[in-house]
Amino acid sequence: MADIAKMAGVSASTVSRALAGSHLVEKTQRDRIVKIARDGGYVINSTARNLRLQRSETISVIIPLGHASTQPLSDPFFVEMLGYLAEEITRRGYGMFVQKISPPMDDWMHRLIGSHRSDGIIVIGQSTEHSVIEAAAMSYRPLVVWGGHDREQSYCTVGTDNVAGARAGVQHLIRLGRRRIVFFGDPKLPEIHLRYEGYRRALKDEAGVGAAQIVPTHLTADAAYESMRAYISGGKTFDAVFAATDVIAISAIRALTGAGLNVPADVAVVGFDDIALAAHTNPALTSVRQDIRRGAEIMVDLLLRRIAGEDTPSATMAAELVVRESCGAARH
Amino acid sequence: MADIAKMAGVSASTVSRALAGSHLVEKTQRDRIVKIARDGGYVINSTARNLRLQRSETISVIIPLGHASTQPLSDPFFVEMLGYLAEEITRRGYGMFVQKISPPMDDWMHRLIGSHRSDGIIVIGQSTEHSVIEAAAMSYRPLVVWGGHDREQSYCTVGTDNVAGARAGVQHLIRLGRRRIVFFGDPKLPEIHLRYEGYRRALKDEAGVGAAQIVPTHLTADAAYESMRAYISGGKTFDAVFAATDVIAISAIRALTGAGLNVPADVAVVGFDDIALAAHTNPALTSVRQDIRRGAEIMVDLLLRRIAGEDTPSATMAAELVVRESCGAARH
DNA sequence: TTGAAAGCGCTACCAT
DNA sequence: ATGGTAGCGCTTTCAA
Repeated sequence: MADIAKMAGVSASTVSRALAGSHLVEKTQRDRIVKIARDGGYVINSTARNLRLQRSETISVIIPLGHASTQPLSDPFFVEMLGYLAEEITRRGYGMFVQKISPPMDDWMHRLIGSHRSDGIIVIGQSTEHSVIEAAAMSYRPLVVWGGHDREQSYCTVGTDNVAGARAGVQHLIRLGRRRIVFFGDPKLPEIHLRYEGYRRALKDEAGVGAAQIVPTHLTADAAYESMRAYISGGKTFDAVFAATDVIAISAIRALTGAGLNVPADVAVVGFDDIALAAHTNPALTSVRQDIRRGAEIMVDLLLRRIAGEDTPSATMAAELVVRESCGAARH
Repeated sequence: MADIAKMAGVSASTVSRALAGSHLVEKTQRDRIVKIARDGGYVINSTARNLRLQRSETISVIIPLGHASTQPLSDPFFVEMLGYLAEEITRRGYGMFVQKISPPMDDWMHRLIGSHRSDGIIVIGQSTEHSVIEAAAMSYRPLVVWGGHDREQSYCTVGTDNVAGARAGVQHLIRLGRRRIVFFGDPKLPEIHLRYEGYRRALKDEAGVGAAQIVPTHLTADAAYESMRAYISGGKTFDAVFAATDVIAISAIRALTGAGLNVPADVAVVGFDDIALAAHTNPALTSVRQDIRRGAEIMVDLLLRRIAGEDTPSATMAAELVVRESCGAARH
């Protein structure tokens, strides 16, 4: 900047003002300086600028993997979310700083905040970190979390109505004539827990449906595949699966097909998330849709408002059941 | 830091040294200061540190989407790569700064470099930006690009041997008895161009195989699906598809199945990438595997060496054909 | 309308 | 082994 000042025959102060478009600098003068800077290939040093301004124009996106630490960002859901966040954060003029957290390690939030690397934090999924997040939120305002909402928690979440979504999915199976519906998923994670709750309610709503059956399984494709294989070998009778995520659903279908069962004729399957690939599997997957793009937009919007000092409430989006082939047609 | 200095009764210089683990500070003294800092919840301000040190401990990961600007990071390949990069960059103690670039816009590289936000740049896929990258690489060293390699280009690339990989995939189809093999993909992108080249060579190697047929299609699932539908409607006869990416392959299978054709009985399909979902589709997809995790590791390693001043050559990894169900068994 | 000067929080030089 | 001081590149008072 000192160079540009010299070239333009003015002080650094004036260059700074001109580049910032300040009206304190006369228009012709301003344009002249901007042109010199551009021609000289000058780009403002954001580190220095940020130090002076006490901000970073960067948003941290944190992915806690307490539930699957060895598996690197495997879930297409996370990764789709990451893509939409990159999109929206860039659009709003910020940079995105991505970091994966593999607990146990309880000071990650404190270190991240203290480092001043970012102006705000988005956490994708509570994983096993609910209490760490809760503690941080007491004193750190610019924080938005994707995940399940619960009245106990005081931090700002954005997410889908998991209970209603799961309930709608299971109700659909029941209406199609399915009676023994198994839930696949790990209820230790807050969101999955809520989906399980929706599943239970749907079963309770209807008479003549078998009792709730849960198969706890991790969220990775391999783990879900093995869970389903083991379940089939167990010899239990069932005619439908409600999977806590699409990754689980897709793996379950593969295991079912591999065992000689037909989907949906023998076993109907419904997933959750409606990831991009759900429409492209064979049979195409019926799934409870979460609007990830919208979720990303809302999170970024809320976070920027929090950065600006506003105190925003949590947001819950409606879930929508997308019916495809994997749940079959009605039968009686 | 001034606070910590006061609390410890030493100067800021000494605190700085103690926190850096300098042996200029006596061990007991050092430990004492570190403890005070930790107890006081002190975290070093990375912006100030970086300004002083003239570095950022951050790596920029750029995703140019010149070929599909409206589609936000749709390709599972990109997104898997992003995950592995996040993993590896974090492991090496750096932060990852992600930015999506939607050309046309030819100064993105210059602005990114000039802003000093990162110590080095990884570009995932050349997209349509080959010349921009080439130009930047002349003066900016810490730059590594995922993509196709070509003797014309002087920048450092990491990628798979696309020609050999595609060739192996097509040879496999031919050996299984397929004779009319269609290539689906957009050869404008450097990597896809090389895969097409491998396809052509495989056809040339063997007698009695139909001429090369290419259907240019974008890399998105929807575009590929439509391309295949249109191709089927065109009434051409063919018994195999070599898809430039798994996304194209999976969409093609869906379109084929939807048109009443059996995969692999009527049409065999081979993809490229071996994304996580390839093993989980139905039928499971035969694909030319790129070791994305390894690629991410190599890119980060090369980039860090370049940041350290070393001049590293490009790296090409071997491709491996992973045979599953979608290509069928031998027939004569 | 412009410039001089201070200072963001840190590290490293040069003293002692 | 430790402290004082300068300075990284910028923005913003304050004074003119």
